[in-house]
Amino acid sequence: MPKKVDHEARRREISQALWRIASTRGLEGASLRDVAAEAGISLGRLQHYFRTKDEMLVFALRYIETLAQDRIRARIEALDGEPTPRDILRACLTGMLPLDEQSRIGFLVGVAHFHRAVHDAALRADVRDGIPKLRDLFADQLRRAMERGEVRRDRDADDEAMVLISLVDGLSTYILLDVHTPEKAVQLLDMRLAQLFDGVGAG
Amino acid sequence: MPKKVDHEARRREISQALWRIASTRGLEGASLRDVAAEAGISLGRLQHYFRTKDEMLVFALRYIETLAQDRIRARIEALDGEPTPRDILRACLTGMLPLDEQSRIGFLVGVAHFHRAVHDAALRADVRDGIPKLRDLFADQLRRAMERGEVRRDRDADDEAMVLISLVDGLSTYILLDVHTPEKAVQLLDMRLAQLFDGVGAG
DNA sequence: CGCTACTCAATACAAGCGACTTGCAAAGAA
DNA sequence: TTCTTTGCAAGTCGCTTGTATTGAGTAGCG
Repeated sequence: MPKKVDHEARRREISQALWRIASTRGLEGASLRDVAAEAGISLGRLQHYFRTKDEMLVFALRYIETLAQDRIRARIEALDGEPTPRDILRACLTGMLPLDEQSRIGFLVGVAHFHRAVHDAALRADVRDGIPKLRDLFADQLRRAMERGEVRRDRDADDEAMVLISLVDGLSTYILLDVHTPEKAVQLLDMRLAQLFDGVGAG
Repeated sequence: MPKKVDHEARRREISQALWRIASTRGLEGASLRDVAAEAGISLGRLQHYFRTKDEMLVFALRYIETLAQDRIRARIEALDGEPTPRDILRACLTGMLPLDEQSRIGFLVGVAHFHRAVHDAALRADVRDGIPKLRDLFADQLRRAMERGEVRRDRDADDEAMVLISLVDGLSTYILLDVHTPEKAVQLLDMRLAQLFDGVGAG
């Protein structure tokens, strides 16, 4: 048998090179040669692990999605004691914001993916499945909070969850455009959460 | 003197061809030759009116921004009688959503612009000026509403305005990804407005 | 060793890109 | 008319792109 190489690990290394380029020059402007150079390998070797460019892009997207999910999951588990629904929601939502370099790149890759998905029904299907799942997760937390009397019971959990997701999306966009700082975005998110989580009061 | 041609009008025609391509295949994938073909003119003629591709893209963006502003202004003026702050806000915000083909394309062109602006400080400056201006406009309406007792006075007008803008941005994104319908987005926006505009109640 | 499977570099290639040059037609000005 | 300026088409340039191909190098097994 020949020398054994961890294909998956190689693909991850290449993906990381791709992200590094995407975070500075943009994802669209990343050619196979650029990525290979950034990864410090030859074009041929890159093509050995990704037969087409599309294959590389899709892999990189899935990989960064996985990392993002892990990051958020870690944030939740890092909450000490018995986290309240509000704690969990806040951890998830702030975890979705581009606060550090990795999540910044993650969001940019997501935007690039969005750009392709708008004109590609197959790619769009992924998003159509993913977002409602996320919304349901948030809605569950909101319903838990309602039972605990932390959120008014006449709220529509699904709708409020979707509003939160949309809000985070917009806040993220304006972080990347330097319209406001990451800290400001978190503050605005907290304001919204405070409005939601005040039982019978105003929101 | 040679025959007279309205340069501005020609540029607008070409811009419209660009949008038509952008709405189907995406803006990034629109080459000069594609745009020329879509506009029914030769490549040479297109280059006569736009010396570089960048010049064309910038013009097309500014043009569609102008149209969007006109559209929103018309919406406001179409409100009969003396429009309340809430009417005005709702007209602006729904005017920003990609509800018809034109505003859909407008949002897509905006996203493409965003994609370039993330990696270009000069382009980003435009956004950094534009959004706060919009936020101030909305904040003024919110303050008016506070004086009229329609919005709680302990709200932060600037922050609430920024949240509204971010929300619309996120809602727009998910319209284009078919996560929800335009109607659903409007409903979610109305829900948020109702929470804001209920005087001393909840929201 | 010899063999086979795997790794991967180098190069080639066709297609497409934006930018540029040339040339000519048309329309007032002289 | 002749001159000059503008409008525009056609062609071409150098370059980059994604992909395909070729062939050499290498590691482990029989």
